[in-house]
Amino acid sequence: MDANAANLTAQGDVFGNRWEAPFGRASTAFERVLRANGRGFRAGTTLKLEGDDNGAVYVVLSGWLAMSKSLANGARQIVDIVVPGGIIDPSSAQSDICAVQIETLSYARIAVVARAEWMRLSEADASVRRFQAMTTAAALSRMSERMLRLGKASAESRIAYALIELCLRLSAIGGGSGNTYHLPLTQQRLGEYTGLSSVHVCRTIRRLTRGGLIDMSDHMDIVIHDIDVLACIADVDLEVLRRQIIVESTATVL
Amino acid sequence: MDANAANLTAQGDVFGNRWEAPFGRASTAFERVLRANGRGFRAGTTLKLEGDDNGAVYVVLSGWLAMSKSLANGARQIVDIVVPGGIIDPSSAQSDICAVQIETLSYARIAVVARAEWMRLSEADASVRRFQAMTTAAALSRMSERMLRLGKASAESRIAYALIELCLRLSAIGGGSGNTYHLPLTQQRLGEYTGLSSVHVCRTIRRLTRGGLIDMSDHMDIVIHDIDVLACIADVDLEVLRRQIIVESTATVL
DNA sequence: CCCGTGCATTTACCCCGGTTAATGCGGGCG
DNA sequence: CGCCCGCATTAACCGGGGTAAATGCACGGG
Repeated sequence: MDANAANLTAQGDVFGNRWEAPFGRASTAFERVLRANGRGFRAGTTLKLEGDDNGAVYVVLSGWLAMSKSLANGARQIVDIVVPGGIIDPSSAQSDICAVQIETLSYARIAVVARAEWMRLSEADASVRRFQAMTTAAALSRMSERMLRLGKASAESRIAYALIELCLRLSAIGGGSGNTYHLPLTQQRLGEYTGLSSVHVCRTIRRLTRGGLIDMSDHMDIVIHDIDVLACIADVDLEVLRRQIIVESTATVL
Repeated sequence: MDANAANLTAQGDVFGNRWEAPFGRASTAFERVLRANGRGFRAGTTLKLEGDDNGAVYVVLSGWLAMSKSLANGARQIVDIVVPGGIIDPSSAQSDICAVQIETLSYARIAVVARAEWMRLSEADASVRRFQAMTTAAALSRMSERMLRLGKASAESRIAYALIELCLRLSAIGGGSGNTYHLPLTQQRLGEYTGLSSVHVCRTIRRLTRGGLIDMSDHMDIVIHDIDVLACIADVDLEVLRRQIIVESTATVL
């Protein structure tokens, strides 16, 4: 299966607006299923409501998704952001109910795989199971990391962490270039991701840009100038973080 | 395997200080492994440090564990609390590194299963995989739910949610009785769970007790008097929450 | 060209919850 | 018995970040 490595397509323009998912070209049953079930969704589409019945697993082929939850007063928290190569299994303990709302942050191509078919695939192929296990572990690490910030870190640290996390994840799949990338998020949504109000996101980003740490132009085209200082503010070790949240070499796993 | 249902032992005294894990009596390979690897740990033992190498999977047979992360300044966030019947897989994306610190909150019996052996078990037995999948899904739901509170809810709501979550989880495994149970947590730790300072945990609990919603005596013996109002403050629907975070009938899955 | 709309930005105001520190209180132990 | 230690409780203070609202700015459509 490693033969697929040569087929990897993980391309992005300068600001990384387009990516191909890090999957091979339909040479395995898994890849054939992805290809057969791929569908396009425009930005802002809601795929699944909280509490919705839950019959499918989603594999992101391109584009960005957000998984979020809301309180009765309408306040929203983005629980995780998923980029190409990610798997979303919306099932909760009793899998007939969905714990999160899922929506596209950009145009996205997604393989919508019926649960039964997903089970068949995963029962039949240990490497699919391994891939799913690694993806899940990465998601758990990300969420733990972000819970720590939500509970204990300052606004500056939360924003710095979010910028770094997304930068690492994007460059792992070939999005953006170096420390330059585009986020398909408004400040409002970045606030929902970091547990801040949009106003305070703005204040904080302003402080970071004035300090020369980052640049932000044209609705979230990000340039990180000094990633070491940013990592220090975010309170992360870049290499350790990468090992915890990045699934290396999707192709060699599958 | 359903024959094990009769063997279920999920017992607790009035305040639920002791529980047996909801596993059967060593009649399957899985149960034999649990039994063979069971070890006791006293309260406050650290099983695994953040960044530690990560060679085992833990299955909680009795007692409570906390998974936590810390910032450089020492601030700590408890990312999840695990009760009997729970599985802890400390692996992150690259499984040689551990993303969280794991420690016992009470005396605990834990099956420490080497990763290789765990893989063998799970490869060999689809019902083990199913059990692990459900446990993971439940953990993700819990974490999502708590992230929402960390990001967007008031102190009162966070405490109310924590009390309800733990009440539901405990009664599912037969801990406590009705809405009465014991938490092996200090207010400090409850603060680390909810993202609050211990002082504010105290203030908030005081307000809830003075309002007659709950009672708390003798270091965290909890009685919930009006769970409906509490659920309203926590902004949850009890039945929906239970379906999302509780793995029903461990025995019938295995 | 002129609006309308959606988003970013900034200011003014204020409150929730963190911090610090003093006090109480029970339990274990010399 | 008296001491210490860990924890809960309470009060005083204050600052980070929420809220509301005004302004700017880019874009698209009539």
